[in-house]
Amino acid sequence: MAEQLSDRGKRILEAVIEDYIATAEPVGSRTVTRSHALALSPATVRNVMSELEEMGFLISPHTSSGRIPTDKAYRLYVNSILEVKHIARDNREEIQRRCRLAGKDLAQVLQETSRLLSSTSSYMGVVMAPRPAANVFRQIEFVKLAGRRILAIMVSQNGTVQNRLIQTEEEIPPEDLVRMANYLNELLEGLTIAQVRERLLEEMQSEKVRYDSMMSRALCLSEQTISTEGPELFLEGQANILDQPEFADAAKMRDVFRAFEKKSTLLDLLDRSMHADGVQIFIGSESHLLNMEGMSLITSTYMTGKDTVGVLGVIGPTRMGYGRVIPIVDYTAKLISRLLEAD
Amino acid sequence: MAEQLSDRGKRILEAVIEDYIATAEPVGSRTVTRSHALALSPATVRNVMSELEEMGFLISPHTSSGRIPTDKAYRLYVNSILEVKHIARDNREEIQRRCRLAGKDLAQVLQETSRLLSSTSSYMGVVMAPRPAANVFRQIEFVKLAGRRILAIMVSQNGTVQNRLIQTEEEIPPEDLVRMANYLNELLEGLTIAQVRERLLEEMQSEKVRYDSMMSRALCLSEQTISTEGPELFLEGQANILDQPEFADAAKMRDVFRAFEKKSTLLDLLDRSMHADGVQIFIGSESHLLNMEGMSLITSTYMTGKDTVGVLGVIGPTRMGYGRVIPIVDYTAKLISRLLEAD
DNA sequence: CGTTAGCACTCGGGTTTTTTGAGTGCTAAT
DNA sequence: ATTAGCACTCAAAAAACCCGAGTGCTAACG
Repeated sequence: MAEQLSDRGKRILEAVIEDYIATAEPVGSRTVTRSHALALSPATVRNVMSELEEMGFLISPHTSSGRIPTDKAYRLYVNSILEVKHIARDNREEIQRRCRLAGKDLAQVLQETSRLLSSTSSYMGVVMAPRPAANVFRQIEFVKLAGRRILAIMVSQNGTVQNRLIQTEEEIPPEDLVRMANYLNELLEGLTIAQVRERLLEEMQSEKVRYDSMMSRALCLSEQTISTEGPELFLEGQANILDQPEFADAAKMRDVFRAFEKKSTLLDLLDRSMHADGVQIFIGSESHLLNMEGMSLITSTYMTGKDTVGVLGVIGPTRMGYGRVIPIVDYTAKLISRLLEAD
Repeated sequence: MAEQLSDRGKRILEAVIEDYIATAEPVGSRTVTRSHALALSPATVRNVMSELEEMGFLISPHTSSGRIPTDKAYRLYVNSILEVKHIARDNREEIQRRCRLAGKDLAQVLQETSRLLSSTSSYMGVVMAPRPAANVFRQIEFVKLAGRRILAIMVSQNGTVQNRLIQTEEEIPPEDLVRMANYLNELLEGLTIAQVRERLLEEMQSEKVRYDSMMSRALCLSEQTISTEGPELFLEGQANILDQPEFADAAKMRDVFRAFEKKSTLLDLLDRSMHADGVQIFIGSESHLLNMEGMSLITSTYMTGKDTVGVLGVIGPTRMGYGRVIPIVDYTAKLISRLLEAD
């Protein structure tokens, strides 16, 4: 019962998994013997598969049909059976080619990266942008537009730009805007956005500001500028998973799309995977954060310079070509890191 | 044969359309007599419906079943039968509520608007952002980041911000960046982006610049900043249409998603509808631009001040609650216009 | 003992057949 | 002009049926 997994068991499990990945059909003993050149008869394979089922690696959808791998099987597979291939040459080339045409702003780059992940993997690409709160303040600027509207622009060290349209009560002369910006730039230099927020609050309390209407107005404006929102998420290629046979059923399709519509749960998951460097793999409902039965997530962190700032990855069916996708995610993360690296 | 559509015919057609909109099922003569209090027997209705079929307003999927409206019928319906209701109170309230929490940047506002359209209509929301080329240049700015990277930020009159990360060959001292920005701001003041591009080219040819390396570098940088891309498109709530029974079939679903994946055709269509003010309605394959069999598009233009700058709308099945959706689109467009209005 | 051939059995999925009922067109009566 | 009546149609749902891949088990075999 609590038997150890034999070497032969492993090989057969591998065969089942790979067949299932390829066909999305429950795989039977005969198929295994045919496709993978094991010198074994179907009967023997049946016995082994039966054991594997007892151990919880396989289940059969119903009595008389082949078996399909469980999440536990996939876990074992990616951990100790699968050897990760080197990235396929044409994948590598495409990634390089598409990364080259950068020169856009950060958001565009990340979105493009997400598309890239999606199209090279043929699943869904996902990129979590650097979380604003960790950015380091670089500069703030106010641009006067028509009427009483001004545009506040805040730039971070890493090139992120946040901007806000602000409708002011009364008109503010341009000189004042400049002075306000100078004041704030000095005040906030080198702080992270999180710290900026604190500092603003402190400053608003302080005596000397209390009675300087311009300063207090400046603080007020800048506070409005700072985003309180979580990091952005770029999710591309949703249509790709429509081709997966497991979602052929319309109801399942709907569920999947609904699930990804509110991105918060996914964000949680990605956020969590930021704390461990390198490639990580979430299989099926292991991470019961998302109701991802039948879905897996492969992520890798990316960085600017030395700091891990974000996560990117691929979401696909549990039945996914891990050997092919893992290197893609890995490589893309490294390339993005290189791209963002200050040199 | 080329009979005129009688008044009674109209009423019955209306009944059929409205029933079909409500149920998505072919509607038969009996249903019509029951749901809409016409003092007519099924047999009479049958006769009329038969005429309507001859005139091309109805077709029956097969001999022995109810009839469904053709695109021609919908066209007639929206043109001369339907009286557009006033916007539903709760819709209006939701729209107002959600527009209030603005203060984001333009892109965010528009995206939120698209979501809003989607959720109030329960179809898909679409918003085409102002086309960059028509914007009026306001200000350019260079922010030096770590290393040789600089961030170029261009602001338009209407509050649009474009920014680019630029990797320079050699380090540029901050003073130079400021001078470059000043030079450009003077040079480009008040021009549209399209004009800006021309001006930049002219200027690059001009004698006095040719030998001033700083100026030419400035021109070079600013050229990189200007987006050559078309206007952005915000398409939200795709999952909504999954609930529509006509897309219950997985293959159709896929087609729809595929169709919307490349947004260019949709952009064309929206662009076209920008040239006519007010609410416009595209039914089914009338606009054979998009392969929108079974889909309709309701748009309205929105403006900043006096200039029409963009289009927003709702995409749904042809079988859509026009009476309900048209006011939503209309009202939203007006509200956005008000929001963007310089006052 | 591990492996394999043989065999009875299961059961989901595809195919065909049947049934059902909403809906039609036509005709005759009002 | 309208309507009741009626025979007819036909898609969709239900039922009946078949098929075969796959299983578990047992017994034979090296």
